[in-house]
Amino acid sequence: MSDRTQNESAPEQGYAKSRETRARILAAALEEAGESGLQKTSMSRVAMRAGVAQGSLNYHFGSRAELIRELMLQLVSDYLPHAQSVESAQAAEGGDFFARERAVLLAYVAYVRKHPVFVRLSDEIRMLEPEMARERELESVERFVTRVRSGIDEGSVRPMDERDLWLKSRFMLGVRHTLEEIALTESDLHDAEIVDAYLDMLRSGLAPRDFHAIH
Amino acid sequence: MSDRTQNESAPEQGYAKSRETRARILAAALEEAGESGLQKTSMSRVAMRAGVAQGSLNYHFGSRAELIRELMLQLVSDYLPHAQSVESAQAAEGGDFFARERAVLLAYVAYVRKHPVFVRLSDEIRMLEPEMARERELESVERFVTRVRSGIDEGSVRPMDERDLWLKSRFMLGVRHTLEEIALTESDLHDAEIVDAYLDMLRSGLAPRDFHAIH
Amino acid sequence: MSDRTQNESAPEQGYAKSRETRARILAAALEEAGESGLQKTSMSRVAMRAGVAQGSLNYHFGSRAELIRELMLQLVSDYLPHAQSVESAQAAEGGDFFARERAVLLAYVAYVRKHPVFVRLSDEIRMLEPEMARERELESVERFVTRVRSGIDEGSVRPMDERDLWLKSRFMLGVRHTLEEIALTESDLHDAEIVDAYLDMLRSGLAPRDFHAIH
Amino acid sequence: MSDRTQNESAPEQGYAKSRETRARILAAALEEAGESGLQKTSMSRVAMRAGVAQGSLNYHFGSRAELIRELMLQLVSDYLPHAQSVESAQAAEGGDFFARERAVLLAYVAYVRKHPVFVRLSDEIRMLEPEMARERELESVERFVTRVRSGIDEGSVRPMDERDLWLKSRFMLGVRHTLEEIALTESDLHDAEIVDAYLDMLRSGLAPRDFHAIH
DNA sequence: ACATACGGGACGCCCCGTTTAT
DNA sequence: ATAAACGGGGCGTCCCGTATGT
Repeated sequence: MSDRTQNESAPEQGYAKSRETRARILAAALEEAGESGLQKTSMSRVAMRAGVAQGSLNYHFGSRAELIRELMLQLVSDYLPHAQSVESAQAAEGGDFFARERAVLLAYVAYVRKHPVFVRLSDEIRMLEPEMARERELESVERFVTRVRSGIDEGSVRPMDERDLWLKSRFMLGVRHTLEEIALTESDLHDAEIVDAYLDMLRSGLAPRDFHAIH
Repeated sequence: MSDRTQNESAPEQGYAKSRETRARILAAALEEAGESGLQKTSMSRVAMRAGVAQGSLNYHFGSRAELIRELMLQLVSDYLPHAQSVESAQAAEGGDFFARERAVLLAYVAYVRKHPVFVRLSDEIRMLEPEMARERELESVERFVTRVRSGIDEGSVRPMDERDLWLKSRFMLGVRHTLEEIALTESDLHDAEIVDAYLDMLRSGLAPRDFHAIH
Repeated sequence: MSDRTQNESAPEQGYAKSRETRARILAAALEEAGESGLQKTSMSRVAMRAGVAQGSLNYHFGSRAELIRELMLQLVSDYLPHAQSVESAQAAEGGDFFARERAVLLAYVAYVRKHPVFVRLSDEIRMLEPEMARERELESVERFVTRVRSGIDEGSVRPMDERDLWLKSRFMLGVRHTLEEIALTESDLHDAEIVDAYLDMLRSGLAPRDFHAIH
Repeated sequence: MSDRTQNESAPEQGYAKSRETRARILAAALEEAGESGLQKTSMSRVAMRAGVAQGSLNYHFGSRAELIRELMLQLVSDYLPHAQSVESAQAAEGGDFFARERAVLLAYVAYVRKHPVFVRLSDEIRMLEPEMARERELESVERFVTRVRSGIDEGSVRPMDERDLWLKSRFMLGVRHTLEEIALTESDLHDAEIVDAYLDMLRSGLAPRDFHAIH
């Protein structure tokens, strides 16, 4: 019943109509979730919005849980490629670690402000499917680690041991969440303002210059 | 019916039995919410757990929405005094800004690890009642601003303009959320380890020492 | 518990406050019933409107059924004296049977148009308490019989046997209901117009004049 | 979902099973309403009596209000064809206006005595859906007008102006209600007795014969 | 294969009328 | 006379099988 979900190894086969219906349902589910949240997304409303019969949802996805899960997967995979492409693209360009990070964050903030729904649903996924979120999170931390390590190698970031590297990367990932909130609640602040305040703190910390000499 | 909330310094007012029942209901609701989340907390299960009739919930709170709201209010006001007392207590002690901050954060991490439910429900509140969460958030930022300003005054924090001060405080508040996540997911890391990694970054940033000389 | 209802043999005794509260409740119930109908009149809304506690209703009336019953009794006894006084007053005046009836009906229509709630609740009582309604109905028919008989005696009404007398009186009573409906739905017709159309029919029937000659 | 009502002349359209279930539900609702009245008809009892799940009622009718409405529509359209057929059938036969009217009323009284539930629910409809009842009422008055006009044309009814015609027809319709009540409460009277008492009054009025000569 | 119509239960919340204790 | 608590019932919604086309 549940393994009726399309096998991705044969994407060209099958009935075109079926794939289209599936897509229509997912699209409707996304809209519904954007308005009412994932938890309150109801099968009947999705069916109505998609213009199909209720049963079709179960036919295609087996159960509500599966549909929601599918929707979440689509959400993260819609976002991830975008994020990664930005990261790698900007990472390739010149500048030191902080300059590259700046580019990434500016792109991120712009994306968030353009797609606020993503943030909302992202938060919900973190609550509903912690393991799934955790998995993505670890991947993200790894990418941070890689980038910081590049910074260390080229001399724009201070060396540190592995555990410190991981933890600091973890914190840097966490800042993204804060960035989302600031971007969405403080509409009167410019993207660059926000990002630069963070980057300044990230680069030099809060202590006075001479502090380091003393220590 | 709504302002039945009783100040515990005036125990003689109102009917004692009522206050007790009310409290029992809220306690039961808290347990339920801790297990299933606020959204899935159902009136009937709360009533059963509290050992009262369904109608009593409506008698005391009028509707589910009111009950949940009351529960959330209690949640934030249960936590806040705790947090504030820690902050002020530690702030009174010696050391520079970062030492004081360290004490606060260690207490915070300890609290979080002891009451993981709080984190979970806190997250849910942020989704269900963004305005309420936002309000508390702004208060918290203000407390950060105050503390950072003290640091500046005493010379342990670099001077900065007002906007920068606010934004950096906002980021520092955001780190709390990250701290929660790390504390709850990375059970093999010690509190001090986590806090110190963050504080090191907060104090000196990631750039090499000589970076500042150059700049 | 239910025999707390005031004993009508001692109307002067008792606590003034109690009687006043009782009256306030009944008044509130009347308003509620006028808006939502007797069936949908709820104890809590009546209590709110009366400004007393829910329990007071049961304290005073024993049960909802009793309260409603009391309300209905008040309704009919509020109306009846009015109606009877009109009837007897007009009956005393001059004119033939039809002239007297005209006066009664005009007063009736005026009353109905002034107190539409009475009609509404009257109808409901007929459904809820058929026996009670039936009782009043029989009394009314008897009054009609008496009046028609007067008409016969004075020569303004054709003689008829007893059964016919009763039946025709019964029909004349029924017309009252129709009068109510016409008065309330046809707001563009004048009272006299309506009443006279009926009286003409009542006096002379629909058949042509010469019809009687032939028969 | 709403226009699922099927014309029985096209039995092949739609799902046969659905129509049957729908009918079963309506039948059960009718029985329930006959016993407890429309207002007190509860979805769960109807479901039980119909032998279907509660949810099915909502599936077929959307809400209780819709179900009740549908039931009322069925009630009036169950009765109307019957009444009209009688009217037209009798109208075709010989006799003057009063003879024809007599046939109609006798049929009506017989129907009422056979289906007392109809009267009860009819009354309730008048209270619950006054506009709907009013609509039917106006139609009925028009049919009366037509019949009286025929009587005038053929000379068995006295001529009258339009307004008078309408008002008297309205009163004649109202008498039906009185007929219902008499038929149902006075079980010891024969149909013909009741109808003839009314018809005598309708034909010749109550005034003495010579009254007309004088006027 | 795909899609729908239909039906089944299970809760969910709210409200109601009542009773007990104060 | 009230506040407090009770328990039941009302309706609506939801998610899901199964039967029924097409």
